[in-house]
Amino acid sequence: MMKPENIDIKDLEKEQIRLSSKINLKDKIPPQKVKLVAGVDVTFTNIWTNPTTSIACITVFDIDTFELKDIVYAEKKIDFPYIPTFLAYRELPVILEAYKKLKIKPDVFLIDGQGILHPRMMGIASHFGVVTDEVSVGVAKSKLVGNFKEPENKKFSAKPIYIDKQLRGYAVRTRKNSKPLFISPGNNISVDSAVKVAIRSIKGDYKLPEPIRTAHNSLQEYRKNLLKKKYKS
DNA sequence: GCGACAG
DNA sequence: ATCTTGTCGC
Repeated sequence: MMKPENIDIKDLEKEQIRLSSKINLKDKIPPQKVKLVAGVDVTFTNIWTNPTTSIACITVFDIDTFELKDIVYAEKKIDFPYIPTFLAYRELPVILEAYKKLKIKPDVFLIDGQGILHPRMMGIASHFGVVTDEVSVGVAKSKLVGNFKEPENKKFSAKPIYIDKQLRGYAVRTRKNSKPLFISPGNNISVDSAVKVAIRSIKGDYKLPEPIRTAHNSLQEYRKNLLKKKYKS
């Protein structure tokens, strides 16, 4: 997809660098005290067109009982294409709309994408965390930047990922025979705690943390019903 | 110049 | 990120 001429990448890079100075990599809450964990995911009615309609879902789980405590959705027309390292400019607007609808305040937000495992430390999880000042963690299904050694093929094997000699996150195999997840802090949390919280949010033998898994599944249903409704009218 | 590149 | 069925490895 061509990037429109009216998007000034240099300006967006400057904004990312400015926002990155606000990232806090210290724990705002001890990982053992975390109880309410949110999962954030986004989909689109049509990924091949611009503009398109973005849809966000945020779930909130009690991580001790894996009970769903809250679930909210939001829809928003978006006119920004997917450009690697600028994902937040496409997906954050609709996420913030869903965020406003939450009735309870989660301790941590797990977001589908990178945190500081990003060239300018501003993956979508960090961007969300800085803008809202919430505790956030990036949970990505594939790599954006950084090199890592392949974790052994057993549940919860992990390898550190360094960028510029700095520990930025971990490649974590959350399931045997599954590709690792790329976990990094978004904001207001340390690298180690980010991994601890994400792992503690995994139910049974699923690959993804339950809040994200449920948000993703719920979005599939929501989108299907939305397209059905649009087709009728 | 070439390849890599979250969702 | 969407669409889709069977199939393979625990």
